[in-house]
Amino acid sequence: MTYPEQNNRFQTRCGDCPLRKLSAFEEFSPQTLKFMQQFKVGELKIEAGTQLLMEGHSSPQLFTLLSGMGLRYKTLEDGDRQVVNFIFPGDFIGMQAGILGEMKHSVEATTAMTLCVFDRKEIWQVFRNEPQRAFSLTWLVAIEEHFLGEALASIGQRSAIQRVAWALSRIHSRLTALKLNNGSAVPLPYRQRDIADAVGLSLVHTNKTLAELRKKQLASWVDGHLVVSDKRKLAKVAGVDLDNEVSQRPLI
Amino acid sequence: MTYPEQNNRFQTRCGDCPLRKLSAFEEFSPQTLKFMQQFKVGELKIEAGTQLLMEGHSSPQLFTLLSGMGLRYKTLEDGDRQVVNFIFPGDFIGMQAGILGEMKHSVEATTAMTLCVFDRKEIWQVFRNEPQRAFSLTWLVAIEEHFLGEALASIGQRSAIQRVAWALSRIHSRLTALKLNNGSAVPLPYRQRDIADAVGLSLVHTNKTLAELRKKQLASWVDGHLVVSDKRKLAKVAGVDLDNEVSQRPLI
DNA sequence: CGGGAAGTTGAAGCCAGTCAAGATTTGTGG
DNA sequence: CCACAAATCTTGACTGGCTTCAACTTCCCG
Repeated sequence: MTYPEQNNRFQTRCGDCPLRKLSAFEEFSPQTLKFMQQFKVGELKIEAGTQLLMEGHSSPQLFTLLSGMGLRYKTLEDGDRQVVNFIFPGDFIGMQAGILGEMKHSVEATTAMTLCVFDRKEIWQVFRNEPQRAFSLTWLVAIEEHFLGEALASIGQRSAIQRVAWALSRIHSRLTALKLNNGSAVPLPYRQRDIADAVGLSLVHTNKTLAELRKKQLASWVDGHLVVSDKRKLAKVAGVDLDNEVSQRPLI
Repeated sequence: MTYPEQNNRFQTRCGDCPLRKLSAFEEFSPQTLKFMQQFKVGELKIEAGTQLLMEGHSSPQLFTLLSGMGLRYKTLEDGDRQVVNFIFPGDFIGMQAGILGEMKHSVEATTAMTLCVFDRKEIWQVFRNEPQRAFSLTWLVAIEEHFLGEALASIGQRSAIQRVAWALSRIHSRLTALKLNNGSAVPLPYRQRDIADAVGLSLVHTNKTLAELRKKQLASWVDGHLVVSDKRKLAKVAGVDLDNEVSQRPLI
């Protein structure tokens, strides 16, 4: 697989990375910044709908999403799909390929994306020479594990309205932390099928559940925008503890 | 929390660890062995039913399970429980406390357990001085993330019989890899409620589903022993790919 | 031998799945 | 810029897999 758009290397210097300024991310030390700058091998732009990584395949490259949104998902034998997580700016993509040797899920761009590109082979050098960064990588995997555990609890134990509320609450929190919100509204470019495949409900029932959340004024997702006027009320239905959320994560 | 049984330190030297001999685990280099021996601070025996780690709490200690079986689970606000994974010999316990600062799930001993004890504060030294081991730690977190993704896909998309078949198939594989099997039978000291809480089904329906698996001669779990005479047949129902399983994992 | 925990079984009800059709939006080529 | 096609969203009706309730059995362990 080749990416023609990848030629213009070093478009953004890490020092100028707009994500760094967000309070959602930990600060970089000057050394870390320098290291990241040389760890970065290029930048990549892809269009909406593009498959970035594929389940079962390795990838010579790892990515950090600079802008755009996407999906991680697993495809089952019979064609069913489980959306494992949503991907937002600042997310590190491809760790499984970097650590385990192959991806255990696919990654698809829902909107157009700009990505920072790294060389997978350098992962080992990170562990050898940059223990701080290696720890951050592990931290990210651990947080993802935590998230999946929470997802499992939600899907496994809760009702339809609780599950959908959970997904919307989580999404709204993350996008707000990234300052992508406009007041209580955040852009949400996914389709209902994506949410349905994430929470393990049928498309039809997801639609009806979204309508119910709208009617109860808990969350309104219309025209690609999600509005949550009272996030505590939504969080309560969702079974989410807003006071126990991770406030800062490392940026790779 | 104090563990009276912990006094007799260094009961087992890592060099004599029976788990090391299993082909399910990667081999230790002599340096690694030496490092592990000094990383280990003691040994712990606990009885069945003991809670080892608690959700939301930190832990000054990390563990490797030497013998016995247990459960990782999350408790929801209303008392419902999601079993996140089963714990078998060789599993490393407490990583989340080590990396994230607190546990995101509880850990309970289903049978009596013997555990290897490590000092959580030393985790950072592992990253600094033993990049190889640090990589192994990350690998373990990544595998756990992979497992939870698969669990999510199973719970989210499959029917009752497929979910239970999935759980039993996974358990049977792991216990067989640990050579705990006696022919096609493995010990399985859990209660039906544990499996029910793991696959997101009611206790009653789990019971009926187990009966159906027995009747179809796919898996028979009676008297604390699980017998799977044709693991390929079970794996097919479960949607598990036996050819794509992880064959070796690092032992910490 | 008595009491509690775990397993088993049947019956009834409901939450969510499936089917189907129509409305709305998006995309595309003339 | 319009017309048609395809994708997405919406709604109603019906169905069924799983939950809940309840009673009984079996297995332990003191």
